[in-house]
Amino acid sequence: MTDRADAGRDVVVRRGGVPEATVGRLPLYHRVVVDLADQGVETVSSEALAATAGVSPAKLRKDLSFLGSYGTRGVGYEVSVLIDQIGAELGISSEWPVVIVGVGHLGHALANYGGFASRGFRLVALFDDAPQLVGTEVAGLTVRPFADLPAVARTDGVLIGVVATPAPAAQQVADALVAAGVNSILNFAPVVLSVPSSVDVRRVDLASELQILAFHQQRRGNDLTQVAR
Amino acid sequence: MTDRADAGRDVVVRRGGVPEATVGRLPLYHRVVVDLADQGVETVSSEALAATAGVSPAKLRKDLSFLGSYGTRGVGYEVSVLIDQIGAELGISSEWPVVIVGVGHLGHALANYGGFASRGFRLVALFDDAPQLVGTEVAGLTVRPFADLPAVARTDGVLIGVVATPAPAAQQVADALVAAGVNSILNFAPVVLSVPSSVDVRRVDLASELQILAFHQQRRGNDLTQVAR
DNA sequence: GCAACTTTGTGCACTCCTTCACAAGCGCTT
DNA sequence: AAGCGCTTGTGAAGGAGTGCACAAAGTTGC
Ligand SMILES: NC(=O)c1ccc[n+]([C@@H]2O[C@H](COP(=O)([O-])OP(=O)(O)OC[C@H]3O[C@@H](n4cnc5c(N)ncnc54)[C@H](O)[C@@H]3O)[C@@H](O)[C@H]2O)c1
Ligand SMILES: NC(=O)c1ccc[n+]([C@@H]2O[C@H](COP(=O)([O-])OP(=O)(O)OC[C@H]3O[C@@H](n4cnc5c(N)ncnc54)[C@H](O)[C@@H]3O)[C@@H](O)[C@H]2O)c1
Repeated sequence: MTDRADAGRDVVVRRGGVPEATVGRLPLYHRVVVDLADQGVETVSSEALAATAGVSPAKLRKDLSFLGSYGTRGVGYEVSVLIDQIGAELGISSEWPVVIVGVGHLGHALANYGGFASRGFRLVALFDDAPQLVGTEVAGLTVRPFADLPAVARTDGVLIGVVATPAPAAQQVADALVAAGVNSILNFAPVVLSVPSSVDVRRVDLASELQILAFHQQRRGNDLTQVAR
Repeated sequence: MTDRADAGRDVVVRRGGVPEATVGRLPLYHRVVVDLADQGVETVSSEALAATAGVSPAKLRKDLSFLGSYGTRGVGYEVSVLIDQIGAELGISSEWPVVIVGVGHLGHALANYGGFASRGFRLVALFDDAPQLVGTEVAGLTVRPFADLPAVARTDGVLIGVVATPAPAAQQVADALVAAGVNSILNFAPVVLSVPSSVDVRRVDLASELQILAFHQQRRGNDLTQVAR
């Protein structure tokens, strides 16, 4: 009767609008299906896939449904299709040029990590300020002075940068990255970077991760009564 | 095949219970207030503290209220009190013994990272299987064969372990850690570890972080074309 | 000692995420 | 060709987390 009153203002159809929580799991799903493909698996059910990825089947199905996923009822998902769909959503089809600033212990490890190349990223330059490092070769790349950043960023169209410098230098490095056109930053320094709202920063704080583990560990220890099921 | 990873049904007991989202921010708050103390700041308002930590003032106040933290209305929070309260909640008062398994690129970086010691963690041993690594000294510790794990874990009461081995070895390393009494694991290998429900695993996946950045980057790029609403 | 001012602590509403449950759809078998 | 068993896709319910607004509570100034 009153169907006119609240009629469709409810647009906001999320065309390409994948929930943030889902986005956070897509890389995991992608890796799992790639592994399955390597093992020769061609089809997989949401239940099996969810178990491998460590999530619930319902969550997995809902996540995939946001991609407009094409599973087959009664059968499951075709692994190759999932790889393509998730890969396209994550932009793995293209190759993102990436730079690392700070080639210390962590920067070395990152530069030598092979896992990036296989997931759609190409390391185009390493930057450091230490004179004894500049000019040396790390992971097949010559370490360049940080002042070269703008030129490299422009030439290669770098949009993603990794900050692996000590905390005191991180902010000014971030400023320079932003000035050079980088608007996605992965920050390993334990500081909160202040950047324009158009720039996306993700922080990886290893000490925090350990502290969260310690918190749960402590609570478990204090809780003398074990949580019996 | 037959073992089903039974998802944790344990209901989060709210007795002294801090919400998980809050727990995830406590390490950040702790670092910020320690920095403030180093700068000689003695009191701080929720607004200033929130700005420094990059969260909203309301969220910060609610988070702190879960610790039963006592701020002073009209004034703010006493920095030294916050350090103690958050530190106690996170278990920083005690010193958690930690071991690292896998002393490759990443393991080296972690072992040399000074940030752990200052946050309540003590690195007690490094393990690796490579004969050329065992016996060498890294970050002031001698790398030991992985077989020594049970003895060390028992002697030092190790409850937290870090997995920094290649993916194929991670599961068996995790199994050994669990067998040795470790029930908190920080996993850097890009695999989902299967462990008993009593064991807490946190995964740090650097490639995933980059992919999430790439996703947003890509969507931003695509949005330039349309969405003129 | 009182009033004005400042900032906390929190109830409430809202949004986002997860879980549940089941109808719809597909292939296989008979 | 039709039924049967299996699995997806998704509304709806439930729960967790966030933002808002304001009363309560303390401090400062006069
Ligand atoms: N090593 C780890 O496992 C680890 C763990 C967690 C966090 N972190 C953080 O990651 C960051 C790097 O850690 P690390 O162990 O590699 O430190 P590091 O000291 O070994 O390396 C830092 C590098 O950054 C370079 N650098 C300094 N200022 C610079 C500037 N303005 N421009 C360019 N380069 C500059 C230095 O020359 C050095 O090579 C630190 O902020 C640290 O807190 C490291
Ligand atoms: N390097 C990075 O920046 C980076 C980034 C993201 C993820 N990762 C992941 O972290 C892990 C380690 O990376 P890495 O670059 O240090 O690799 P790496 O090959 O340099 O080091 C791995 C080390 O583990 C040791 N090891 C192998 N099997 C073992 C076993 N069964 N017991 C004990 N030790 C064993 C090896 O001897 C080697 O020293 C990998 O899973 C990698 O995918 C690394």
